[in-house]
Amino acid sequence: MTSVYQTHDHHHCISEALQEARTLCQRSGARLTHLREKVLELVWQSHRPIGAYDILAELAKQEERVAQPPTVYRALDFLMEQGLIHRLSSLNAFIGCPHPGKKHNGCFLICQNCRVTQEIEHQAINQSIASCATDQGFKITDAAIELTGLCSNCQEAQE
Amino acid sequence: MTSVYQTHDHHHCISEALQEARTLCQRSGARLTHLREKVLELVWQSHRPIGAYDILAELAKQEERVAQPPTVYRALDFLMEQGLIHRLSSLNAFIGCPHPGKKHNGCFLICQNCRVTQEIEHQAINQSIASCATDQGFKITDAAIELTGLCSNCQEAQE
DNA sequence: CGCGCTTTAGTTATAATATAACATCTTTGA
DNA sequence: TCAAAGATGTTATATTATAACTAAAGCGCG
Ligand SMILES: [Zn+2]
Ligand SMILES: [Zn+2]
Ligand SMILES: [Zn+2]
Ligand SMILES: [Zn+2]
Repeated sequence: MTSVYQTHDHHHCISEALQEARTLCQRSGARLTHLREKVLELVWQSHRPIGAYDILAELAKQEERVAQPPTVYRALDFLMEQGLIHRLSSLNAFIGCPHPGKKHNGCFLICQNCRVTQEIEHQAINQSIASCATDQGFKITDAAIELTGLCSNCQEAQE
Repeated sequence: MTSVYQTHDHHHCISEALQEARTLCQRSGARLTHLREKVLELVWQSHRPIGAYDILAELAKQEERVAQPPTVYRALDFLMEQGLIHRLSSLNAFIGCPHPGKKHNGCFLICQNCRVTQEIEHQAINQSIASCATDQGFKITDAAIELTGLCSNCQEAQE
């Protein structure tokens, strides 16, 4: 089995993500400013989660003005509010959402070797979690499901 | 519906957790030193996750010597290795494991109002996650499932 | 346009969480 | 009793995140 992201045109991922972000923001009246779009682009520079300070470092390379942490965190907060990116709390890092625009609880498969991270929508997981919450009389507002391990690629490589 | 932890003898929880820790460590040859046991006791002071620096502050109150961060983090690392506590990455905090001694992927229900956190073993969740991983050819080594929301108690209180 | 209001970004400082590196003490077992 | 391993102490610093205030940009309205 090979990874979904082993061979693909990643420029396509980026441009699609940016285009969809523009569309969604226009629709909702949110202002996708230059800075915010730039940060989104940097988050999408790979399928690996990226830390706020890594984004800051990239911004320093690519932009005129040298940004400070609050600038980056505010852009990230905006992008999270718009559902364009997710924060992975087990890594203190951020990753682009491949299907923004609809509410969802992603389940993340994080490879500890290559760090490539895949967001999955899995019905059975969502259902079992919902029923677990119901059993306990618990009302979920946010679900963080972060699975760390080895992706299929990296398993093969280790054989 | 009322919370599991609404009315109970919490001294019993603490002493049971400490006793079980002693037994498990003796069995495995791990050294549950005074410091480590003290930190475990502090983690168990409630059913709410506690941060490393809160533990540090408690230690400062209760012990002769004033400990430094590495001291606390090392004790926490030990307790995690022994499976006696879990770290909740969405809170940067730690909580005692109610059923240590056997490998398990806990699922945590974290109340955002009262902060009481319950660890659940849920077969359907474990199964759906295992099948999700299988589908993707992903080999899980660690699963963090942290569900934030309102416990039954706090829902009642808000009505 | 020109003025005020709101939103966004810049700036400075600091909080909160976590670890590196090395020194010292304690336990253990030969 | 002594050497090795393990645990803790100590100092410094890395990493992640936010508070608080200032300045600039965008927007609506007369
Ligand atoms: Zn791609
Ligand atoms: Zn998503
Ligand atoms: Zn209790
Ligand atoms: Zn547990």
